[in-house]
Amino acid sequence: MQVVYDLTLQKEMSAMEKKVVHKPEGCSKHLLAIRDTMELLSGKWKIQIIGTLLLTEKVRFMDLMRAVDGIGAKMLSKELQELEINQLITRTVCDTKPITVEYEITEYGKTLKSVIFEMEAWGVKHRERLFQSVN
Amino acid sequence: MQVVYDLTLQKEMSAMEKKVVHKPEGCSKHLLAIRDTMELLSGKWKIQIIGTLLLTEKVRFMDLMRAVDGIGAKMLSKELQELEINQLITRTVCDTKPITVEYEITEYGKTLKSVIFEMEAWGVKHRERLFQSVN
DNA sequence: GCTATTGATTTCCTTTTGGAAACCAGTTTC
DNA sequence: GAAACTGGTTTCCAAAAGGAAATCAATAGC
Repeated sequence: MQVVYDLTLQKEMSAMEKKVVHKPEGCSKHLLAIRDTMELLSGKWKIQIIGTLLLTEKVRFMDLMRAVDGIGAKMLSKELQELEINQLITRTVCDTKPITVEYEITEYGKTLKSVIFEMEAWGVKHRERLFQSVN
Repeated sequence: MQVVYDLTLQKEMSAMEKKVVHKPEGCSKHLLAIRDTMELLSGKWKIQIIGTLLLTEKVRFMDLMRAVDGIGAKMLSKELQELEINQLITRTVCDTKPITVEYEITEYGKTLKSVIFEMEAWGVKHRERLFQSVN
């Protein structure tokens, strides 16, 4: 039971601890990298799209719509553009009538596997844990 | 150069490929686990809070406010509640005057390190890659 | 008595995200 | 010519996320 009566002292202690709580400069660089990855994968659809593309070689727009349950054309189109900008997928217009467009994951895109796998492994354990603590 | 003129045929081909594009039942379980992890870490602040807590043993509310740059009381309070519910942190009210509250990461919370590390490693490489492709 | 500290909660507002439906262009089938 | 398929874009709207400021309760300092 530790009691602090002196506000001035407490203020100083807090100030001292701030050096420990810290926010070193290198930290923001790490945070930036993490933020990059999070932003790339965040949103309702990106991981599902990447997942589908990881499991299938080439997928057309309409087939992606059918595979990714519930997504609309607007979202799919927007998300695919973002993934392409980030060089995770390629977009190829095929000379068919009517035209078809094939989306394919890049070798680089496949490097996301490790991140997604880590998230999946943790998620599985987390689910188990929460179920246990309820029962 | 592959040209498809027959819409009926194309429809059937697309239907056949759907089996390949697939969405097997086991898939949704994986997606669920990934989604759990994503939701836990998503939002503007959670990773920063966890990061701070990973680097410092016990941190008080106000010190967290100062450490996590730009966060407001409402957000901090809300995020901490969520992290506590998920057993990633503990909350201890100290018998000081005025009262102070200490937040601490749990052993379980530390298991998130591997996920966050994977995301950071990928983010760093991604940043390098995008810079290269610009220059 | 006024102000400051602690750790919040509440209210009100803006921004971001996401979705449904309409539309478009080119082409083919009927 | 009407309808359907391709891959989109645009518009309009609802829901979610996030932020600034006010408030609160308890206590201490001046």
